[in-house]
Parts: sequence; C-alpha cells; structure tokens
Amino acid sequence: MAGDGVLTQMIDPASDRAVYKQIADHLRDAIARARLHEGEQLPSETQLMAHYGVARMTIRNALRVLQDEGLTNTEHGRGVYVRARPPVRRLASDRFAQRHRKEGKAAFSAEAAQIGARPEVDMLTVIESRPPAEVADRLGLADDTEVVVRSRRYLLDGKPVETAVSYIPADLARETPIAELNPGPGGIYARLEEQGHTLARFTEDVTARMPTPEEAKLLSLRPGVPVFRLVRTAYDVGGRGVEVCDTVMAADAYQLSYELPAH
Amino acid sequence: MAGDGVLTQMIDPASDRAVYKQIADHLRDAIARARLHEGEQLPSETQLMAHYGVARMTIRNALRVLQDEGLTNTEHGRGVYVRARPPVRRLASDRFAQRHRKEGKAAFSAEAAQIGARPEVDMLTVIESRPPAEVADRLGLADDTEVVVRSRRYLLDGKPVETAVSYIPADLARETPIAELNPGPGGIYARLEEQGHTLARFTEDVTARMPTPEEAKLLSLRPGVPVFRLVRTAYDVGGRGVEVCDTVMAADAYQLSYELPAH
DNA sequence: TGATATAACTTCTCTAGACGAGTAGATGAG
DNA sequence: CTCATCTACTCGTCTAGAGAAGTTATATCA
Repeated sequence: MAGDGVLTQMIDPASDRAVYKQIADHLRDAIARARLHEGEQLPSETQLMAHYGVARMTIRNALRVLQDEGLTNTEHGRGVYVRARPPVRRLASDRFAQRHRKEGKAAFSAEAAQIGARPEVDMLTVIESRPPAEVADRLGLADDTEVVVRSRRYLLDGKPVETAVSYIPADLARETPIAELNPGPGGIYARLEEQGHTLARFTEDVTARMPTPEEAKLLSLRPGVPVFRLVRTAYDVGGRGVEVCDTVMAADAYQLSYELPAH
Repeated sequence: MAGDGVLTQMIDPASDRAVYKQIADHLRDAIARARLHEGEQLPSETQLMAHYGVARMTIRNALRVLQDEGLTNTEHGRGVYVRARPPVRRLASDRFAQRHRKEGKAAFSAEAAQIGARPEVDMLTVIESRPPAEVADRLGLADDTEVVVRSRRYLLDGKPVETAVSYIPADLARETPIAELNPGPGGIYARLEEQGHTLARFTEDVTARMPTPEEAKLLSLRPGVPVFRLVRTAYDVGGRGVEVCDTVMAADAYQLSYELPAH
C-alpha cells in the first residue's frame, strides 16, 4: 500500500500532546527524513485510522496540520501526496536594466525567453481612476490626481505566475501608447523613456502574507503557500516617481535576489 | 453580544458552495468592510451555530478558513478576534552600510535605537562545523572546509523578532573575537574589516514560506503568518565571500525595502 | 476492440454528541 | 476588603457515524 512503510510509530497515550499533533509529528518526520519522498502518496485516512486506532476527524486534523505547513497536496478522490517544490524562478535585481529594454523586450518576456518558457499576458485592462492612498504617496501625487491603471496577469507555459497592477500619472500616460492595451516594444518603460522620462532608479518594497481567496484562484495557489507582494516604484532622472507597480506572486515559486553595495 | 451585529446573512441552501465556506465568506466580508473591526471579538461558536442552524464542526471549519488566511486570532477560553496588524519594521537596504558600524553598533542595535526599542540577543551559540551545501556554495568553499557557525535570536522589548545563523570561513574567524560569544563593538563585520576584509557588497536572497513548528515556537508566530527567509552573503573588496547569514523572521512584521539603480 | 458500467477506492462535508481546558466574572467566606 | 471558590462562558480534542463527490481500475457488453 501507498506509503505503508511509514506506519511504524504509535501514539503515546501518556503524552499530553494532542493525538492529532503526535500523528502530524510522525508524518512530518517521515517527510523530513525522506521516508516519504516528494510526490509520494501518504497512507489513506482509512489506513491511518486503522493504524493509530483513532477516529476519522483526528486523522483529518493531523493531515490539515501538514497541509497548513505547505508540506502536502490533497487531491480529492485520489489521496494526499508529499508536495514537490516547484522550480524556483529567480528574480534578479537588474531585471529592469535598460539593456533589456533596448532589445525591445519587456522584462517579463525577456525573462521567459531566458528560461525557454512561453510568456503570455492575460486579463489585461487599462482604466483611468484615482490612485489608492499608498500609491499616491509613492508617486508624490494628491489623492485626487488621476492615474492610468494597467492590470494584467502573467503566465508561463499557460500557468499563471504573477498578477500586476501599474499606476502611471495620467499626465504622463493619457493619449500615449501607455494607455493602450498594447504599449508597444519594450513595454511602458520604453515609452516613458521616449517621452524624456529616462529612468534613474527603482525602489522595491517586499512583503509576504497568505493569499486572499481571489488571489489563490487567480494564481492557482495550493493551500499553505504564501504570496509575495512586491511594490516597485520607478523614478526618472529628475527624481519624479513615474510608475508604481504592485505585483503578487506565489512565494514558493520565486526567489528575489538583490545586490547591495556596502558603501 | 460580541460582534452580534454581523449576523445578518443566512446560508443559501441552493448554492453548491459548501456551507462552511459560505459562513467563512460572510465573516471575511464583515472583516473587510470593517463591520468587524481590528481587535473585535467574533460571535462565539455557540452563537454562530444558533444563527446558522448548523453543527459545531461546520462553524469550526469556517473559523479555520479565516485563521488560515491570517485574518483572526483564536484565544482558548476567550474567543476569536479580528487580528490587528502588528507594527511593520522596515528593513532598508542600506542597513549594513559602513557608517553604522563606525559608530560601534551592529546593525540590529542601531535599528533598535532608531525605533526606541530595547534590543536583546538570545540563545547565542558559536560552534565550528561543516557548512550546509548551500552555504559552502555561496562562500566558494569545498563542502569539507570548516566554518564558524554563530546562531542567535534577536528580540525587541522582550519579543522575539528574528533568528539568524551566520557562517564564516574558519580561517577568517578561528581564534579571533568572531569565534567568541561577544565579538565586540560593531559586530563581526567590524572585526572582519579590521582584519583587512573590507566589505564591498552584499547579496540578499529572499524567499517566503510557512514556518516549521520550531520556527513558530522560536518566533511566537500566530497561525496563518508566513516567514521570510533572507540569506545574505557578504563579499570583501577582493570578491571573496566572507560571511553567509541565514535569517528567518515573521513576514507580518517586516517590509523589506531595496534600492535598485536603473543602469 | 472499444466504449460503458460498475465497484472500490479516495477525500469532502456535515451531524450530534461528549468531555477537557482555559478565562473571567460573580459569589461567598474569612 | 481580600482572597478563594464557583459557575458560566469560551475554544480544544475526540468519537462514531452518514452520505456526497471525485478517481481509477476492472469487468462487461456491444
């Protein structure tokens, strides 16, 4: 039977640790020691009930603990499996360097080309509205100044990997390709530079949290996987904030890498 | 009764969305719309059972959903409360700049002073051993080269905020203050620079995931809070990796900020 | 052979209880 | 008044079921 070999330990009734926690400990340990390896099926609820001599809910509580820790995938009708870590995409801090844009590619498609994946953009909308306070702050705008809002979802080989919402002051974007669905080669940064807003620097603010249900759906997230929220602000050579980009991505699929000078 | 005003909606029995999910939706919505504000107590399980006319486990399943999303705190014997966001500590990318060290302060105590909190270090151990493969890689060492391993936990005003493990090649650290429990003013970076290893740059690799049970304990993490893992490598002016520092911190209490030149 | 039905599995949702354990306010004894 | 106890309220753990829903392999039928 699947994963049968891991059913070796028993509950310690003398322990004051809850039974379901003890069972979770056993299974976690089996995963850590690779007695249950990546992708392998755990014993079924029925098997675990029989082995430990407990009720179904106790087993399900134990399995939920592992699920919440991001260690397992549960597939309805199939079983519970040790989660395989997805391939990690490494986001380098130079990914918005000018040289990439000069090749006529936006950052995302340049990156996709590098790893040989098919890039795709999805659910693209462009509207004009007032910015959230947080965004107005970063752009140095009054709350009631209009901005162009570009929302989209990025996919690699058909799988969603990232959602992004860009905010550009309307006086820079209105009636330019930036307010069009397709902003042209090199993306909106290339357009901003053509308009004389040569980019000087970016700031990136990184936070992490559990996803909202909408985010989980949009990014096909499995339970127990947090998201990165990355808010990037672009400044031109005059020191003016010209874009804020708010992106959300599955934290298990990304590593963010930064270079820092020691001054 | 606590939070009674939010019990307005009922279950839609025609919907094929699970009852516990509908209840979770109601409560999540109440939190989002601030009908339940930060710190406020949710209706008790008993009240929710009576209102929705369902069994206790159904209510508990709904509450678990919110818990997993990091929206609520459950306090045994007291009730379930809307989670208040902790004050966010902002980690700037220049926090290891030389000027801070020159004042004789390590990065952590400098930062604590800035926000007026009492810094503390805890569970400090120094041993010599072989580095994990990942660390050896970053330091450009063979797997069997010894390193000095400094582990510790940082606290602010008595509350744990971060764990850190530093790895320094033994030939740089052995029989120096770096291998002592107290490395002296300015921390180990100051000592490395005194030995001629002037620091030139750092790299930081950021990932996020759910904590292990040990991490949750060490950092007093509440359920539904992910952790940042930040692996910093320090390079001297000769381009040699002189330290790898592996830190783990509660993601809800941190914002990592980076400055990127546009090249 | 190839499609279909079935059986045997899996997890998911939900019920209806029982007792344990932590908290906090009321009560009563000293 | 102070302190201890009681009581009523929280959530935590666990039992023992039931039927639904999804998956998969096998057996059966055309």
